[in-house]
Amino acid sequence: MNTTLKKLSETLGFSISTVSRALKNHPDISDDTKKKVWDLANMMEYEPNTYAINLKTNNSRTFGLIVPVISNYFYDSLIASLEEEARNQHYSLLILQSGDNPEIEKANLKLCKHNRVTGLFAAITSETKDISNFIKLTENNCPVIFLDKVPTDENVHKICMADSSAAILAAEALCKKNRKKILAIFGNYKLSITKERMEAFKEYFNTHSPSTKLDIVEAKNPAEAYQHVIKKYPQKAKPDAIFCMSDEILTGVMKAIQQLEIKIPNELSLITISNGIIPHLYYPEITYVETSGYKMGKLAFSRMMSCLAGSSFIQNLKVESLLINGNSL
Amino acid sequence: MNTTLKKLSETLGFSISTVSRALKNHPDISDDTKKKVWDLANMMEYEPNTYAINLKTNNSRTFGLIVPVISNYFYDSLIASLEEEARNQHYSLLILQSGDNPEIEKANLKLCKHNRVTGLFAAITSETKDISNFIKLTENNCPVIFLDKVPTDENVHKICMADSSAAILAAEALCKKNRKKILAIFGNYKLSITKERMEAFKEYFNTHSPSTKLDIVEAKNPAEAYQHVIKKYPQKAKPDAIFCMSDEILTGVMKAIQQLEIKIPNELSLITISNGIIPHLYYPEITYVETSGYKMGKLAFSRMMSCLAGSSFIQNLKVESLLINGNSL
DNA sequence: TTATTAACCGCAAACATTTGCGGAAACGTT
DNA sequence: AACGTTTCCGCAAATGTTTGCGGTTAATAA
Repeated sequence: MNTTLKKLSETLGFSISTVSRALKNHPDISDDTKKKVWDLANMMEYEPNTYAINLKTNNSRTFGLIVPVISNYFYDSLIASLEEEARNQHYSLLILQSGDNPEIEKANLKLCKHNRVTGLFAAITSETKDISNFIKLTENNCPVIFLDKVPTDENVHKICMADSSAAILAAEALCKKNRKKILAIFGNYKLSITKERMEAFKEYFNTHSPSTKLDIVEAKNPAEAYQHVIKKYPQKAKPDAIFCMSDEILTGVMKAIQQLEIKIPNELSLITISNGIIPHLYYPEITYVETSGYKMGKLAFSRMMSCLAGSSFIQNLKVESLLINGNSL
Repeated sequence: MNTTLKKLSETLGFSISTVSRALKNHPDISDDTKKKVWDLANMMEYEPNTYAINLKTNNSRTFGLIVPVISNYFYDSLIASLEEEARNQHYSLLILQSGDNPEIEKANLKLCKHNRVTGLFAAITSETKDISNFIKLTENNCPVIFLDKVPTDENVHKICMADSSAAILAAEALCKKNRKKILAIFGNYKLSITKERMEAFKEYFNTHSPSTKLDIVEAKNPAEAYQHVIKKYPQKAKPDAIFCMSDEILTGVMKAIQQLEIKIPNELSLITISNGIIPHLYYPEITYVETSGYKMGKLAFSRMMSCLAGSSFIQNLKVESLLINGNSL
C-alpha cells in the first residue's frame, strides 16, 4: 500500500541505506543516483513514515497544549498563534481541554506523556495544586511552559499577562475622566489573577486619587455581576463608573445596563479588561485594556524553542497589554 | 531513561515476549509471572512506546480535525464534543485551523497524512473547490467526514445542520407573533448554507403567510448588517421584525438597535439562528434557533467509528435544531 | 512405561527508518 | 607495481513492540 524505503530500494536495485541517504541529499551519494531515487520517490509518492522516524529519533515533533477550555476568546487567539508558529516550524499541536477539571487534566497529561510530546504548554485548572506530574515531564527532557493560569511554584517556566499593569492602565483611564464613585467588579477572589489586578487597582487610586470612592465587589459569574449592578444602581449614591475585571463580568454588567437603560458614557463610564471581542459587540463600543493571547502565544513558543535549544534559564515572563479606546468612558 | 519491555525483561529474567504478554493479560502467562511483571512495571513506571506500537500496528489512534477557525462558538462546541468522545475512546485529536485559506488547508492535510491520522474530520474553507486531496486520504483507508462546511460533491460523508428546518423554525416563530414587515438579513449569498436557509425561509412565508412583507438583504459581515438596520429603520415602513441568519449578523444588528434605542420586543421583534452564546449577552435575551456543534460532534464521531468498523455506506446527515426562547419576540 | 495434553515461556521476524563502519572500485601518486 | 585517496555504496545494528510458532516441563491418561 504505502511506499517505503524498502520498496524504493527493491525497484531501483539500490540498498535501503543508499535510498535513504539519497533522499536526504547526503554527500556520499552521486548526483546520478540521487536523481534516480528522487524521480521514483516522486512517482511512487513516497512519504517517510513518521512513526518509524519518531521511534528512531525519539522525537515526536509535537507539542502538547492543555487549556481549561477552548471556547474562550483569549485561548482561541492563544491557540491560533501557537498553531501558526508550530506549523511554520513543522511541529504539530496536540490540543486538549481539561474543562477546568483536575482529573481530566491528569488524563490529558497522561495522553501527552503517552504521545511523547516534545514539549508542553499548559494553563492549569483553578484547582490544580499539585504540579508534580508536570514536573515529572520536565525531568524527562520535555519542557513545560505554563501559560496564563500558572502555578505559584517557583522554578517553572511561567508566562502570564501583566495583570497589575493592565489594571493600572484601566485605573489611569478612569482617573483621567475624573470619575469619583467607581464600582469595581472582580472575579473569584481566590484566583491569583484577581488578587494581582485588585491590588494594583486599589493601590493606584490610593496614591493618585485617594478621594475617589471605590466600591469593590466579587462576582464569580456573569449573573452575579448582573445582580451587583441591578442592586447598586437604584441607590442614591449611584456609581458614575464601573470597572470590570474580565469579559465574563462585562457581559453580566452590560445586561443590567441595557435593562436599566443607562446611557453610556453620559450617565456612566465603563471600562473592562478583555480579550478583545465582547467589547465590540455593544453600542457604544466598550473601552478596554486588551490582554492578547496572540502575543502570549508567540512569546511562549519562542521560549519553548530556547528551552529545546538547551536554555535552562527559568523565567517568569509577563505580557504587557494595551488600552483600546471605545466610546464608553 | 525510559522503561522499555527490554529493561523489564532483563531485570526480571523473562524474555521480552513474556513480559509483553504478561502486561496484556495473555492466557499463556501464569498468574505468578504476571504479578511479578506487573509489580516491576508499576515500580519502574513502564509506559509502552506509542510510536513503536503505531509502527507495528500501523494505526495512530489519532483523528485529524481541520476547521476554518477555532474561535467560533460553533466550532468550539464541536471541538469540545469531539475531544470528549476521543478521550473516552482513547483517541487523540490533532486540531488544525485553515484560517479559511485553501493553501493552509492543503498544508494541514499534508500534516494529517504525515501524521498518519486514523480518520479525518473536516470543515472546508469557503473557497475549497477541489477535494481530490481529501479523497486521496479515503483511498488510503482513512475515512474523511465533512462537517458543517461541506463540499457539494456526492459520494462523501457529510454532516451538516438542517439549515432549512432551522430557518423554518424561525419563520414559524415570527409568524406566530403575526409580524408583517420582516427584515431578513442573510450572509454571503454564495454559501450553500445561505441558500438553503433563505429558500426555506421564503418558502415558508409564501405558503403560510403570503401577506407578510419580506425584505431580504445580504450582509457579508457585522458592519454591513449594522448599516442595513441603520438605513432601513428611519424609513416610514419600518420593519416590525428582524431575522438574522447567524451570530455574526446579529452582532451588527444589535449594535444598530442599541444605537437607535429601539425597544425590544415592543417596537421590534428579533430572532436569529445562533450557536448559543451571543444571544445571551443582551437584554432582553434574544430568541434563537440553536445550531448545536455539540450534537454534530457526537454524530460525527459515531459516524467515524462505524466507518472504521467497515461501514462504507455514504450518508448525508443533518443535525436538527431547537428553538430557544428569549424575550425578543 | 509411554503417549497425550495442558501450561508456560522464548526465538525471531516484522514494522520503517537512521547511521557508524567498512568495503569496493577508480583514480592519481610515487 | 605498490600505495594512498576519493567516491560511492551496502551491511547490520538499533529504536520498542507484537505475535506466530515452536519448545520445554510436568501432569495425566493409556
